[in-house]
Amino acid sequence: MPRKPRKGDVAADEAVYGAIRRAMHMGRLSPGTKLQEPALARVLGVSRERVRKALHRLVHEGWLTAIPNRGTFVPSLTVEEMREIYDVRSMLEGAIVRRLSESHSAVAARRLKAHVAEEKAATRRADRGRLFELSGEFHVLLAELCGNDELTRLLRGLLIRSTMHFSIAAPQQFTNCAGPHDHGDIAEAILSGRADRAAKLMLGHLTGLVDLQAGRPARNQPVDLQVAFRGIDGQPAQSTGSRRP
Amino acid sequence: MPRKPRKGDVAADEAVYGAIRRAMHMGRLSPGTKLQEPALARVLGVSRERVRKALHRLVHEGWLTAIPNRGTFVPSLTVEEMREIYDVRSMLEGAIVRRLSESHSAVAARRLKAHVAEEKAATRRADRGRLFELSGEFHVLLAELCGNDELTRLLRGLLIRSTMHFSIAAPQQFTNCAGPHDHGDIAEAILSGRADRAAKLMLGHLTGLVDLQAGRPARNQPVDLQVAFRGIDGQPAQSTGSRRP
DNA sequence: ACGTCAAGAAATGTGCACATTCTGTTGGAG
DNA sequence: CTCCAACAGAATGTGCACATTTCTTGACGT
Repeated sequence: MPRKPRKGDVAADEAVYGAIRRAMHMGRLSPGTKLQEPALARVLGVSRERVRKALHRLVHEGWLTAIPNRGTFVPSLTVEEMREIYDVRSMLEGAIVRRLSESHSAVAARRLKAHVAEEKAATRRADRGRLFELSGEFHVLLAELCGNDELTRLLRGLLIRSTMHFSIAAPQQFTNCAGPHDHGDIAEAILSGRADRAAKLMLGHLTGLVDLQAGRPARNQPVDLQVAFRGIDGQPAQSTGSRRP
Repeated sequence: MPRKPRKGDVAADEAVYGAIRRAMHMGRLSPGTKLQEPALARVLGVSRERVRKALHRLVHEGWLTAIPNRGTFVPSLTVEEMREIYDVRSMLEGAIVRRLSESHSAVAARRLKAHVAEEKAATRRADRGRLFELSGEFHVLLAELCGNDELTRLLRGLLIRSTMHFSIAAPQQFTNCAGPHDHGDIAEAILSGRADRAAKLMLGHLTGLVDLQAGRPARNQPVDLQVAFRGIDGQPAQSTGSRRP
């Protein structure tokens, strides 16, 4: 028996939420898959109400779509929706790199350099998993360096949805961003204070990502939940910000 | 034959959700107010589980803050958080007006002109309630004219949080935006294709709104839920006489 | 043979009762 | 008189059982 849900365990909610999120992130769930509550509860070893709550949360966050009295399904993202997400990202991240180019602290410069160095190291090691994470965190890092929590939270949500399309459409390909060269060039432009160049590079970077995925249609194939969640267990995911009044 | 209204109506969820949201929008709920589930259920005339679901949704959307085993509370927005929200809006809306200035359809131009005209009409009629709505919708309209649903949805969320601060801090003052002149000027700049001027006007407009609210601290005063939700109901309230022990 | 309808089964939605936790109060000791 | 601690009351969190709806399977009629 792996583990029994104990009293007042708030981590259990996060575990279920994270398990589903991770399964989607790993491309185990094809678009159109119906996530049945009893089956999930049996596979994950928790009560149905807990699965229910996690499903509702995921639906509200946009990861899943719910049809009343029918169930919750893995959405099939269209290319158009993906283009819109990247379009919004272009607006935000264009403004972000401009602002950072115009003014940034010494700490910000150091963190940016460190991140690029880490990406290069991961590239040399051919550690695609780590590179996948770092590539996404690069964009979040830029938002963080602006010192705006709201901005960071918003961009993280957009990034998640971007990677969701990656995961659903092309789970095998682990290249989150086109290449670390882009990130290095963008960072260099920021650090040297060339705002226009940084913004232009960022826009090109994002449009490149769109083109990379554009011709990659998602295929709908039935999925067995038993195997989809094999090896995915209760590792608690990152907790979303719950602020005190 | 039209299906008769069953009790398992999904509209009930929306009613509870909308009632709380409306109460906040009308400034009935002071920051720090605890929203007790049994009290809300009794006032709104629904079951506690329904209130619970609505509260969870509102917490996740950022309207309320929840503390485990303690309850859900109306957040007290700091000036800093408000600045951050308006900062993100500046990034997005600056890009929006630039894009619209560079290219927009004839239909877009017509809708924009019609909206400005309607705002002016509301100003002449001194219809502050209608003007409050129109002022917010102006910013959403600009996002819609870009033809990006994701952008519209995101900006609408930011706008809601902006007006939430307005409602909480200064419920009496019904001036959502500084004045219709700003909107008219921005629209004119967009329609004449002057991107830099439009962006500059929008940035000034938003910073003006921040300064308007900056010196307006929110006051924490206890609130009776019974009177806070008076007249706010999803379904028409039944006679106040019948009540169970 | 095909379309239609009906009955059974399974899944979703909802209310209820109970366990756990927190808060406000009261009593007693220092 | 003040502070600490135990207790009572209420509120939150959770599992369970039932009602409602939908999907599936099978049979019947045209």
